[in-house]
Amino acid sequence: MYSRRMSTSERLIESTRELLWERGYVGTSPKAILERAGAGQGSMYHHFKGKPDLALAAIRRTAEELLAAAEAVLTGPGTPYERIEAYLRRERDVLRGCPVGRLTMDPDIIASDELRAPVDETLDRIQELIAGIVEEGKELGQFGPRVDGEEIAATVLATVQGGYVLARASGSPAAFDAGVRGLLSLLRS
Amino acid sequence: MYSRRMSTSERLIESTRELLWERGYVGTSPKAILERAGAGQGSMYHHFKGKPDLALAAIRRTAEELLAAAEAVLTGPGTPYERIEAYLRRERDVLRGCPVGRLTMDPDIIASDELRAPVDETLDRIQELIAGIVEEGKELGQFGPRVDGEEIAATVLATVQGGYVLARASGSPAAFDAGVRGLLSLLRS
DNA sequence: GTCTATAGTACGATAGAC
DNA sequence: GTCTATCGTACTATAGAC
Repeated sequence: MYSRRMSTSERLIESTRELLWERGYVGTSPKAILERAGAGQGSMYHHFKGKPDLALAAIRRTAEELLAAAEAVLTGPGTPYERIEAYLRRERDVLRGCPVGRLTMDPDIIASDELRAPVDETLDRIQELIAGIVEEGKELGQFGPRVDGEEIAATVLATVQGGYVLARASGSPAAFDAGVRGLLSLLRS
Repeated sequence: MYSRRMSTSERLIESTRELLWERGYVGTSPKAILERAGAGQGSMYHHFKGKPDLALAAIRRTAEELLAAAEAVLTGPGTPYERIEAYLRRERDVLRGCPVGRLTMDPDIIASDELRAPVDETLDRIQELIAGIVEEGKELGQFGPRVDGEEIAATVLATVQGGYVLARASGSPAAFDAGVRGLLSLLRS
C-alpha cells in the first residue's frame, strides 16, 4: 500500500500502473486497485469517471516515463551504433515485460482508440528516434547504404518487444539477451 | 456457434482456442466459452476439470498447430536464407497476434508451469529449427562466420513476436512488415 | 452426457451519509 | 473528499434431475 503522504488520486494512479503492468487491463479490477491504494470506492469515482478513465491516466504516465527513458539513452553520447546498443542493452526488468507493449495484448485496450493512443504514440516516437539515428549512421558509413532507417527501427523495437515474449515464455531473461546479441551482431556486420 | 456434428468436447476446445486468441486467459470466462460452444455448464465440467484444464487442452492444440505450420515452411525447399525468409513472410493474421506468444502476457498463464509449458516448448522448438538453419547457412557462407545460430534464431523469433506488438499498437500490419523487411535486409548484408 | 438450478464471490458502478 | 451500503450482473464451480 502506498504512503499516505501521496494524495489519494496519486495513490490510485500508481496502484493502477502497477496492476496494469502485472495483470493487464482485463485482469485488473477496481477492487484490487482500491485495496492497493488504501482507498474506498467513493474516492475512485470522485477523482475518475470509472475504470477506463483511471486506466487512461495510468497508461499516459507510464507511456511518458518509458519515452523519457528511451530518449535518455538514444540521445545520449556515442556513435549511432553505440546509442542503439545502449537502448537495446539498457537495464530492464525483462521478466515483467514492457509496461506499454504488453497492453497491446489486452482486448479492451485495443478496442478503445483512447486507451490505445498513448501506446501507439509512444512506440511510434521511439521508432522515429531510432530511425533518425540509423539514417545518421548510414551517412557515417556505419550501416550499409541499402538499409532503411524506418525498417531497422521497426526491427530494433520488435526485437525488444518480442524479447520480452521469449523471456516470459521460458521464465528466464536469457532469450531476451540472446535476441539482442543476435541483432547487434547483424548491425555490426 | 460450432456445428453440432462436432462433439461437445471438440466444440468446447475450439471455442476456447478462439477466445484465448481473442481475449487471453484472464479475459475468457467459462460462460463465454459455453455460449460459443452451444453447451451447458454440466458439459464442460463433465469433460474437463475446470477452466484451467480446458484451457490446457486448447493451448496444447494451438501450440501443435503453430509448430506444424512453422516446421512446414522452415523444412521446405530453398536455401537457408530463403527458408528463414519464408518463415518471416508466411501468411499471418498480423492484427490478431500470435495465438501462442500472446499467452505470455497473461498473468495466470505465467503463474502456472503447466499452462506455460506448451508455450515455452513451442517457441523453443521453432528457435532450435531456425538456429540449425542459420548454422547450415554459415557453412555455405550465406551468413557471416561471426553470427551465432541460437542468437540469430532468437532475433528472428523476437522480430516476429514484437512485430505483432507494433502492429496491434498502430492498428495496422505495416509495422510488422517493416520489422521483417529490416531484419531480412540485415541478414542479406 | 447434458441440462438447469444454485451457490458464494467478485465485478463495475451508484447513492447517500459524514 | 472519503467512507460504507447497495445495486444488478457476471464469475467459477457444484448439485442433482433427466
